[in-house]
Amino acid sequence: MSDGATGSTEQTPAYRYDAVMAGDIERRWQKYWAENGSFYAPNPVGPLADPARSVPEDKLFLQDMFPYPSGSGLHVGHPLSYIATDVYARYNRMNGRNVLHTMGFDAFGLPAEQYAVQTGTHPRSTTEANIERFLAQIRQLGFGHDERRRFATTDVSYYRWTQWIFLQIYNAWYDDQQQKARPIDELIAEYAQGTRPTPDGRGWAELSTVEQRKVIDSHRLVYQSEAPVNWCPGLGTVVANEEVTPDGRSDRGNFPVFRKNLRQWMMRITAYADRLVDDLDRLDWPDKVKTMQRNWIGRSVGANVYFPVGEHRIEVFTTRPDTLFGATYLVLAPEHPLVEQITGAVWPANVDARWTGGAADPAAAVADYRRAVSLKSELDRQENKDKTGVFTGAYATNPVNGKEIPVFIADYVLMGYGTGAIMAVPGHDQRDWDFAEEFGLEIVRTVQPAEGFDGKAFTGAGPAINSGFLDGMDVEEAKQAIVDWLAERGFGVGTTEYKLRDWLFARQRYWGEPFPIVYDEHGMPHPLPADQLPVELPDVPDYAPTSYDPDDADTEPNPPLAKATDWVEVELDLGDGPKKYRRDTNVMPQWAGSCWYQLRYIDPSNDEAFVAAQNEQYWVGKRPAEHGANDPGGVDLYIGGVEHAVLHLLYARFWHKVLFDLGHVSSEEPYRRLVNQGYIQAYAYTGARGSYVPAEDVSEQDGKFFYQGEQVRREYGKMGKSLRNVVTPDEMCEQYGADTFRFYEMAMGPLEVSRPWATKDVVGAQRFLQRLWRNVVDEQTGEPRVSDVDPTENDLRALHKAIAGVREEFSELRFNTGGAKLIEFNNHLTKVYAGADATPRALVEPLVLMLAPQCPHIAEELWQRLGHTESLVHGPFPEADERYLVDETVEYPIQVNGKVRARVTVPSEAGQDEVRAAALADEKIVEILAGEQPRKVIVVPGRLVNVVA
RNA sequence: GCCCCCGUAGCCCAACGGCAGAGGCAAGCCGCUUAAAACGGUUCAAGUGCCGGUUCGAAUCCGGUCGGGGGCACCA
Repeated sequence: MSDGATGSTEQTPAYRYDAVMAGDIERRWQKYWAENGSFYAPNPVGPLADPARSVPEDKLFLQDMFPYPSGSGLHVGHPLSYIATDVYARYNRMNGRNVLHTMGFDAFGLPAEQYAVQTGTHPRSTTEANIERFLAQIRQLGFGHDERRRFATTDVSYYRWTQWIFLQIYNAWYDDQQQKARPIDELIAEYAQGTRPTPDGRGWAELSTVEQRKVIDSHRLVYQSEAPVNWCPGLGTVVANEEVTPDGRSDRGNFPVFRKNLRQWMMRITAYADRLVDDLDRLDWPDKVKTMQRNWIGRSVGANVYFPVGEHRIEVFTTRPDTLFGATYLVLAPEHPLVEQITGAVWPANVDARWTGGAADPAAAVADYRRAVSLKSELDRQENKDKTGVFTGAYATNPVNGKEIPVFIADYVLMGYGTGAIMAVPGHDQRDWDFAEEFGLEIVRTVQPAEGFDGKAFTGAGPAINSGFLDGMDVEEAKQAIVDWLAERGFGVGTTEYKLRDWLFARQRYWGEPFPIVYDEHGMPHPLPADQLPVELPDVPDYAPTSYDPDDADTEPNPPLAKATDWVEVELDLGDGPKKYRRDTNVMPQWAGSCWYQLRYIDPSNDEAFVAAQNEQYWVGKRPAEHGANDPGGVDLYIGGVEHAVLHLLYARFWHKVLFDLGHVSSEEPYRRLVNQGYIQAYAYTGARGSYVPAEDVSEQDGKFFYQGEQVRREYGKMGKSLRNVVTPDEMCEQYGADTFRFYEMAMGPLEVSRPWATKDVVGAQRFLQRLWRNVVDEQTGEPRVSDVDPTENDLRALHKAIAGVREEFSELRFNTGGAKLIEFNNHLTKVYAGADATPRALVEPLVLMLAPQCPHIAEELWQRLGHTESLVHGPFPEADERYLVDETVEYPIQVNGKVRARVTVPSEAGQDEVRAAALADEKIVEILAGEQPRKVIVVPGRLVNVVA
């Protein structure tokens, strides 16, 4: 055994900083911090306020993405971002800011439930055990979390408020005029007063109670609809669009998903589509994430155009109304409701044989085609982009020029987007071009392609041609002109379409938040009043929804809660006396709990409100003075993986905006700044039969890899049990100590970048801490080896350069380069003072303080050994003295034509002319110039001189 | 197919358009040691994936290309 992985032996000094001593120090300081509440961040008001003093104005709220407490425990990749946030938190805390940092658990969800199904263990027991295990793992890493603010989404005291927020959303409607959500009572009042007409024009009072309810319910932000949803028999539940992968499987579990018409709870996120897109501009988020959200919402501006077909009218959506003159046919989605009505009885004379699908008449062709399409899987449709379709036998009239154009059905047009019908402009849309080529349809260009364009469909900009009154206009002009023209004549209207669909909110599972909804004898839903919350999850005999063959689409959801009949049947007084009701047996999706947890961190034990207004304003309120006039507020820094770019972050923004509209929060966005951390990946090795071998036992020789003498193949990817390449933080703490592990993880590279794990490199971090320790403490006696000797000028320069550098790097989250500057300064101390009796205290103390964010335990220990009685959790963090940052002389490299040929040293206050003169006087330069006058001399102050000969 | 990110010593990574190296690992050598480990010192090592452009000057900016990673994908 070696590598510093073992404890002291008889030869090693008694006070060497090794893994055993590190462990001892770490446990001691973790205990100290816990007992002293070192990381408690005071609130302005409420149970977590400090009555003795007011809160500092300067605050920082930072947050890690909600962990799911998995049963398999953490590997070294998981804590990467937790360490980064902790370093940043500690750095800011030492600078005197009030720092809120904690971590709770997103603990509802499938794994605990599936485990329960297999073993009969209650999901709550599994969840609690997993949380304990998770806490044990992260606590040994010494994070400065405010322990008072921890909670799990499964706590009744938490999900009570999740249900409360659900009711706020349920009891609200979106006012398109005001562009905001308003309480449903205000809508009822508008109807009752007659300021808003009822759908069928009758007076409000003429409607029955049930009719009134139906009108109101149709406006709510939470509503039930009978619509095609994603039914996943393998999970026994429906899932949201966002949870379906491109190949038509479930995000969780990878089971087939089928479109099926079911009555389900939806949330009207589409009402917020514009604000969700527009407000991205107000956020300090990675462009990548913003782009993903924009694409997901998929706003496109265009027009609906009406094409007469006999007595019918086909409405198409297009983003290119300017190309209307080039529309040479229409295409309907095969499922389009107008298809039956327009399909002709017989083929027109001389119909193109390619158009008929070989059928005797249009009805047969349509029926055959629809059958063929319904048999295609999502995957088939995606992999096979050959254009197929059939002619309906009908012709539509192009309103702009009166031309009769054929109407097709084809599966490249989707029922779920726009109007389910398109005008095909093959000249300017590649899909239409492909179809037109396949079926021999006319192609008309209406935009002059760019010079030298030799492609097929031209999608670029250019002047309109073949377009009557539009000719000569550019694309934007033409769009505007044609939309006006259509609108004046009633042939169309400008519109905006979105890819975003409403959020399917119900799951037929057990381990989730129950809905605070009951049904009366008419089957009408009633929201519970807030004072009847929480609705607690009942115990059930069986946690599983009725399970099905994953491939059997002809099945129906049957939630586990339906089996809890004592719970489902309930007598309540909802204002008109005690009556019998049935509870809703759905549960909320796992995303519900993570939609608002940032707000609960602020005020976790508040029983009166989900968060107190003053606390919300303090921690996440808008701060235009700091962040600009357009600041939407939100958590100051949110770090997590990019995998949540759409789902979680979109839902959380949606909820937050509803809460803002209803006046419950002052901030408009949950997360002001977002950073995505990279992943720690790992090598895995496969043997001859393709099975994985334990990565830790593989050795390298000449670029080849061997396991037990046999050559193995290396792959790079995730860390995971099945790949047999897991390294855990527990092992690292045991072999090196938490501080070494923390330092190494930060040193590996920039936070945002993924990189491979290399256990063999960890020792570098340990050696650094050992050297540092040795510069402060005598390894033989354990006594501090510092002196009150004044540092030299040279020492002070090194020190203050380090301070300035570390401050800059830490405030930009560059902990890799920040750590390197600490090493650099420590190397300086080692070089100068390792041979001496002691190191000047004036150099050692700032170093210990600067080490504290990354390696807090050893820093506290050294700080105490240096004679301090106060913990350094609250600083101070050293300040650089400008005096020592400027050198007295500067060495300038002298380039001739960009190549370094000589160097001169001049006083740092020398002006450009002096530097220039010194450069030209250098004998090597004189030699090179050989009497010629240089054409140009560039002096970059403080950098270099370039002589252009 | 479209979009985004990344290619720098054997490896992980630094470098406001200005001397390619801050830091760590590995390798070599020296010291300490009976010896080894540990420790300390020291050395070696790439011209920045490739081609072209802009510039006095390019790892950095621009265009193209190759390789790796990620996202979207018949969304009209």
